[in-house]
Amino acid sequence: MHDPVTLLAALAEPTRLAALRHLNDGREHCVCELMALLGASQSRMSRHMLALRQAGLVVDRRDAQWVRYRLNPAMPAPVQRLVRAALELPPHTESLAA
Amino acid sequence: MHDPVTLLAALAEPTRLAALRHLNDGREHCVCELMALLGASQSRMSRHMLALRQAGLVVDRRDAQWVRYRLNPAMPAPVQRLVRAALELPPHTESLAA
DNA sequence: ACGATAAATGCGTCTGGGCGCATATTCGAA
DNA sequence: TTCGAATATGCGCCCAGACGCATTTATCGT
Repeated sequence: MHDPVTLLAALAEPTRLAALRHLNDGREHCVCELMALLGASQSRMSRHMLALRQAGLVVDRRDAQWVRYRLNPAMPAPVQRLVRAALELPPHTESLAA
Repeated sequence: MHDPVTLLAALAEPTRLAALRHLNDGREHCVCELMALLGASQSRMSRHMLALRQAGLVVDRRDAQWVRYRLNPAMPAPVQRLVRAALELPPHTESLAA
């Protein structure tokens, strides 16, 4: 399930994109931490992380009670470029639409 | 309305992404042409092009009965990079998900 | 003015995805 | 083995968005 549309859909959700921004620091983050940072409920955060994992954007690791997520270090180069481009978008690109 | 999520959502739709692939040849295309190429109904194609325009990804131009669409030549650099990255995604990135 | 072609749009329908709530599961510590 | 913390998941609700059909609008050729 890694066609371009699936990938883009995984990115096109505010909470998921925000989570990726945090994970982009290169470190691991547990669900509870992301939950707190983003003001999301537990089940909501858990499901969003599942979506990111299924899209191949993050990997997880059990560590005692916690599940640590980090960016998938093995993303294909084109996907890496997409993620980087998405994370580098300024919060508000000014209006250019006709 | 050009927050990152809006842009990504505009890209995360098969017909719209396919339309952008065609427009990526640098030329103009009317709705009727894209409709035929992509096997989409008229209203469907028209509405997808509206969505792309509202996202600032394309611009349109009246030319007699036709409306010619082309990639927005004035996209901010970060958006350009995103679009390029999206269009360069291979149709099937192989499975890396955990 | 009329008919044909291209495109946009009003409207109703339907489905996917996001949400909360409750419950199950997993694991450490006591 | 029992408790509590962290996470996952079953279930139902709701809504944004994608669709088709029909109609309207814009523009050309005759």
